[in-house]
Amino acid sequence: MKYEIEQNLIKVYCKDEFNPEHILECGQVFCFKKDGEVYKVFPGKEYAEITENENYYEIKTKNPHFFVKFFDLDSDYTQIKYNLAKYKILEKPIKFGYGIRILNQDLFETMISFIISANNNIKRIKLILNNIRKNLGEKVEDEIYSFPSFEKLLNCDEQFFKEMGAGYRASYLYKVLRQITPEKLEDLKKLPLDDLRSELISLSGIGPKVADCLLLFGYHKGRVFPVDTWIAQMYNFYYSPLINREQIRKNLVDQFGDLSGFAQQYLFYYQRSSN
DNA sequence: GCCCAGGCACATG
DNA sequence: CATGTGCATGGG
Repeated sequence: MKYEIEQNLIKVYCKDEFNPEHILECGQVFCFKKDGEVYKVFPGKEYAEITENENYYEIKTKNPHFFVKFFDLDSDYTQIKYNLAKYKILEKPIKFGYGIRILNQDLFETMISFIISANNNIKRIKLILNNIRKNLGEKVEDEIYSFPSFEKLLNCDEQFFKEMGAGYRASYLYKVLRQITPEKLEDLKKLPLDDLRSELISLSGIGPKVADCLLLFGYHKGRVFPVDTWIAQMYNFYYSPLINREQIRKNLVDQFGDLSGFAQQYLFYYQRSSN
């Protein structure tokens, strides 16, 4: 995709391949907020502001190279959408979410975030994560705090996560911090997909759905299809209804193959927005 | 008050 | 292996 890096700036020229609203609001990420016409994004300890100009979007940041990778700017989503165009069911979802890109997010932050996401809604997920940031993170900008380090989170007891609003997920968080480290999560990259997936599912608070989100949004694996309540709802409307989410997942991965993750994200965003 | 949200752990058949 | 149940919390 066409983009230019200047001093503290990335200019993104393909508005049909990069739309900050679609990218950020499609449910893959929680570390952002909209401030007027500006999207503020704060993964880890990084920070960027995105604004729209006539012919390009402008990503203002001290660390352009981080955000090139984060926003997956070197991938060709025109090609991906072309390859997905043969699926009739994706016609409207792709038209609707045309500017979606799958982010490259930090494994540890993504893991914690999606453990909190279980049986929860996006607004409250963001609230809980922001509570944790405010309490343990460092100030990045006005009202914006970094995601805390593994060590800081490891020092918290279960009660702390309850006070942050995590509810019954507090014990999952407490336990998973004692089962894995950020380094170990990186190390798992060398495993084949199926082994990696089972390793993740063996962790506290991580089941099939959360594992697939981490595989897609963190490990950037295309051959996964996270099935949540929205996807199940969609599936049971357009296909012959199934109760078992594992069966739904298998059928959808069989259909969309290595592009499953992309198809999933267009479908999820479209389904959630039209309800 | 009930139902639901990017489900999971655990018990039971 | 498959199915059922309890679970914190805030919003509609």
